[in-house]
Amino acid sequence: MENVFDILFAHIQKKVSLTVEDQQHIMRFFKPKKLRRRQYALQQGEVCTHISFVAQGLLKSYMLDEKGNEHINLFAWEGWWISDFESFIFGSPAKLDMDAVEDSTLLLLSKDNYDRMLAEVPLMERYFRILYQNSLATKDRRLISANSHTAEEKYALFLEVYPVISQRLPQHLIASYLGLSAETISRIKKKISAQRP
Amino acid sequence: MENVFDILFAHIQKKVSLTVEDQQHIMRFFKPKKLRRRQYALQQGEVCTHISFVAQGLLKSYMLDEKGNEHINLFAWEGWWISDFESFIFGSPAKLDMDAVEDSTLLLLSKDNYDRMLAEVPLMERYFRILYQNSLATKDRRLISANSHTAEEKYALFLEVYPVISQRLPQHLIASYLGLSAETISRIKKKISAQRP
DNA sequence: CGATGGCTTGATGGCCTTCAAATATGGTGG
DNA sequence: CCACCATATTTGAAGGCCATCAAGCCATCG
Repeated sequence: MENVFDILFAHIQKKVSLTVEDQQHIMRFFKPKKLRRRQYALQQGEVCTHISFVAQGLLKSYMLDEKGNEHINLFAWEGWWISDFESFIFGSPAKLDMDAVEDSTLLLLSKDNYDRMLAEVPLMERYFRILYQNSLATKDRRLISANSHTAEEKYALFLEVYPVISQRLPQHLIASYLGLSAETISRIKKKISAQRP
Repeated sequence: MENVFDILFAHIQKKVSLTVEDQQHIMRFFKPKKLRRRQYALQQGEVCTHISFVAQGLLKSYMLDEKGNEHINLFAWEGWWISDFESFIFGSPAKLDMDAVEDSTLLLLSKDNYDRMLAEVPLMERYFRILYQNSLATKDRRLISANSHTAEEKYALFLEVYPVISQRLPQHLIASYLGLSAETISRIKKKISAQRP
């Protein structure tokens, strides 16, 4: 089995160059954790005490509305981070639930360790600045898509942007992510496959 | 007239504590610019060469679809930053347009100066990390709202979250921001005012 | 196997868009 | 400062997209 930290550093090195000393320093702030499929990583109402790097597997974060419908906020797979930011930063009760779509391995970073790491390793401050900066650009695009595209356009765009991950997700989760009903995705698929026999 | 930099530093100080030396250092990276109402700050296809701090006034960034409809991505008023991130970071052609809703005063920060400032003033790296982090939490909420709320809920939420700014915006811009037609907002307003005579 | 969860298909209806036209508002130039 | 004209808002009518409800099928897995 590959060392989970190899996966972490491989992703960090894409944005900043860490020395071996930095890496050894940083490792101490993380705590590995395994999650089985369907297991919660966070439940609404709890405080989100850490952000999680996904070394392996796939998780989702979502909001339950008053009718019990799931509205997916984010999928996180290898190389992505996941948390309820608002709760993590401000210590407020989480509005989101998070759970594992597949068996997963996480690296947990507590708020204390996050703050300490950023203070002690300036390159990590930079890493997160760049990470967040890029995430903002992504979310901008998603927001515009949510507000301006039809169901069919949204689904096609999702498949185009996330061709690999879409294969690991059941359709009803993609539907929830796009703000559509599972039935609508089913009908769109049928329509598309009819167009190209 | 108040110094535009006073406004900038007042906002930065909410997140990090700058020394007077830092402030004098930082000032040199910015260039003030005034925009009249309706004037473009950026046009689609150009490269977004700088991010802008809004010292005074109000701007919007938006995307034009193939039918010429405006889909507003962001409003930026005193204390906010505005740019086409993707274009700014990667030097790609901007997908967004930006223009002034009111006469405005900006502080421009070019890509070179941005990079240099972040390298030379670690506290600014921290400032932007925190700024982006908070923006992500905001966008998360907006995305969930876009995908799960009715038109009426979205409008009510907007008024609740941005009571002051909503007064400075024509309704059709709020509609565009929420992914709704101007007519829908008009009808919602009528309905609400009928409920409380 | 039985049961559970996911996918499909049909029928119905509601929310919101679109189109159109009338009215109100407000910025701008004379 | 006023008159004008472009722009914003309102209102009505028609229709389409997509959700909801319901039922049946299919695959997986304990």
